[in-house]
Amino acid sequence: MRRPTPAPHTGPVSDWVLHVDLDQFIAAVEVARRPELRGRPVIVGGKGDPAERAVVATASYEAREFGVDSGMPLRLAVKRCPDAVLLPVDAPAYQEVSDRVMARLREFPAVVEVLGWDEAFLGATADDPEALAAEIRRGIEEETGLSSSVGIGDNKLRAKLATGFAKPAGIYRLTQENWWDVMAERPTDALWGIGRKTAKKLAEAGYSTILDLAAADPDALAARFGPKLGPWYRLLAGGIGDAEVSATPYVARSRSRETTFQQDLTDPEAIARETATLAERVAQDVADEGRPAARVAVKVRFAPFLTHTHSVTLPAPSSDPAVLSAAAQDLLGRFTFGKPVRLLGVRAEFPRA
DNA sequence: TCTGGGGTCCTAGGACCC
DNA sequence: TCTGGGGTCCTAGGACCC
Repeated sequence: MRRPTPAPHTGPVSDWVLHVDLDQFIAAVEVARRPELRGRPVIVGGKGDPAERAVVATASYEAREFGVDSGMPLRLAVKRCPDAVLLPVDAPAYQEVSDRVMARLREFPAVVEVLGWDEAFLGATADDPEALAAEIRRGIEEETGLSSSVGIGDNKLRAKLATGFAKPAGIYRLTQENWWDVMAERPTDALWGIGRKTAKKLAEAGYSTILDLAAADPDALAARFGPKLGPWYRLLAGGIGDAEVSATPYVARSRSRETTFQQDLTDPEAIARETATLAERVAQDVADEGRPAARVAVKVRFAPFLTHTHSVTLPAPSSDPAVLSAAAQDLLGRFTFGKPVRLLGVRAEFPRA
């Protein structure tokens, strides 16, 4: 998934950016194929086993009433909502529905930039963007039976944030015109790109609200948060961002595979074996990309939750599974294995363009 | 936290070079 | 050694997003 970037726009810009987001997508797909679940709390996550190490992928609005939300450990979610229907993640099913949604979006007179399974930006020229948004919602409903929300903005940042106010099943417009009325007094983590940790640091530096941050001195922010991030935070607070929507196919910068084990590993041979399996899967992904990898990284998460990585630049970019696997085993040897291993991961990075 | 899996980008220090 | 200034690459870690 691409993050919002501070890069200024350089290409053609449409009148409007629309951000289309499916409501409780994964849960909604499950309900659509099992109508008897409609109206019930539904939680989708992991293999659907409440005892496993897994998190909630999506909870239906009925489940959210109980305080269940994405990213929450399954065990905790089930404790909060014992009557919920718990389902395993079925990625191919969601991909198939997503493909149909995106194909339907491309029938509109707009540039479509896919952001993930359940969201996309549309760049469009329209006299009445609300009418276009309503047509889009209708089109998705016709195609899939699913509910969606549409944010309308004068750039991607504002369109994306507008969707939050549109949900569920609505349309909302956020532009320069109403930015301060709507956003000024909100905490900084209401912005797309500022999370809990940065919001806390910003508050400690005296910037609690979006208006505080927008009025901050860019040099002071740069000194405290870094030469790029600091000034970017101030732009975010002003609602300023990229307005160019691009249909250019996504080119991956890396491919990775990782596994959290249901029981921590301690046996060095088992650790080596699991790493080899992950490396093989990554090598297959790299082969499928048709481009050689330039770097390999291995991630180890020790109990209770301590994550370390080691990485290496290959002597030359390679797609050879033997080379990638050997690099992974080599990197594994750099770790100190004092504690049980909870997770192993292998990543391959492609050369920077 | 009982804390998944797959990604992206930024930061900072050290190495190395001119 | 009392040891400049800059650019670039490599690496580990952090934060964020879906």
